[in-house]
Amino acid sequence: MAKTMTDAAEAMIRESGARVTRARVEVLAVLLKAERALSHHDVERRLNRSLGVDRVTVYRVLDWLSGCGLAHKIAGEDRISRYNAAEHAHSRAHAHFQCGRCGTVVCLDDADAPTEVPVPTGFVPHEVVLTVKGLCATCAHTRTSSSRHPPARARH
Amino acid sequence: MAKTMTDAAEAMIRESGARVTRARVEVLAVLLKAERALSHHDVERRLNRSLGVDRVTVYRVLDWLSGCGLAHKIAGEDRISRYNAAEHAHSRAHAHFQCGRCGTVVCLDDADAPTEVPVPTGFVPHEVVLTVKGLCATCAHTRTSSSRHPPARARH
DNA sequence: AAGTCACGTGCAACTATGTTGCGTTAAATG
DNA sequence: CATTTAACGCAACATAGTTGCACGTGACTT
Ligand SMILES: [Mn+2]
Ligand SMILES: [Mn+2]
Ligand SMILES: [Zn+2]
Ligand SMILES: [Zn+2]
Repeated sequence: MAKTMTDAAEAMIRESGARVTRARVEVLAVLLKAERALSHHDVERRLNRSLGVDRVTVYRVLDWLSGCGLAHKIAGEDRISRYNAAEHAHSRAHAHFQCGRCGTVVCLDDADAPTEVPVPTGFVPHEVVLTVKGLCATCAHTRTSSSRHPPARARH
Repeated sequence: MAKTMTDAAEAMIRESGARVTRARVEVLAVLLKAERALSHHDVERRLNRSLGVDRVTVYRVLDWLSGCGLAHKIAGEDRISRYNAAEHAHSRAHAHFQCGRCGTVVCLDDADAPTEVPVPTGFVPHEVVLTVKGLCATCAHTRTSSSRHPPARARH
């Protein structure tokens, strides 16, 4: 499975026409393996540390991936950007769930945002995103079971 | 007008039952006068400098205002939080426009987001926000008139 | 009006995410 | 293999927001 994702990543990057580097391949592979949007920090932790990829490089790769459409950048409530691999080419109007406690972001592939929304005169709309805020399964569960815990930021 | 907004702010805060302080009144008055969502920086610039309100206090007041529902916090693409006074009690499902160039955020009071969106099992939705990304009137205009300008971050 | 006290404030130091400049490395091409 | 140039590593920086603590003040009691 790991090998497959790495191969898939390499193919996608090669397809894009740009240089195929280890950092790009590995970061994209990490995103492809993930089941939710990953922050820079998440990516660093999941990267094979033996590769020794610099944190700035990870930032630049994530930026490049979202710039060329291979990934999808989502600005979180918590001032952290998270990235999804854009396997299923995201429609111009799709939906995300954001957990207000731990920051977890997942794509809601089922739901779709309205494509046409009235904007003030002169404004030029480009993309519509539907954001559902609430608690992820983990946070909702720990909230209800362990009665009263401080609202500290979770780390799962 | 300025006096009226200050009075309105004071009344709203008094209504909330919490302490009525100069910082809270002035910050809320600034938000009430604004026609768009304001960042911490925006608020500081618009505060009468003779009041000498500390920047940390402004952060805390903005946090308190959004916490008690007198204002509405919006996380921007640019990692900056912006705040709207919640005059017209925001519905649980409303829409915002965010300019991808200068970061300007305005409430789209006309549009409404779908109230019911399917989420994964265990997830608990709380609020739905429809975000339209694009260019505000100013940015769209300067982009089309002065043909090719660098994509630097605007400051209006 | 004076006294009390918890809540709000000012200040300084700090954290965290992300960015920039620059010299070096290594993909691509032939 | 040699050349070219985009990508990388490193260090320093930028900026939004947070925290700890001493002090001041709004609201409430007397
Ligand atoms: Mn998405
Ligand atoms: Mn709003
Ligand atoms: Zn969560
Ligand atoms: Zn703009």
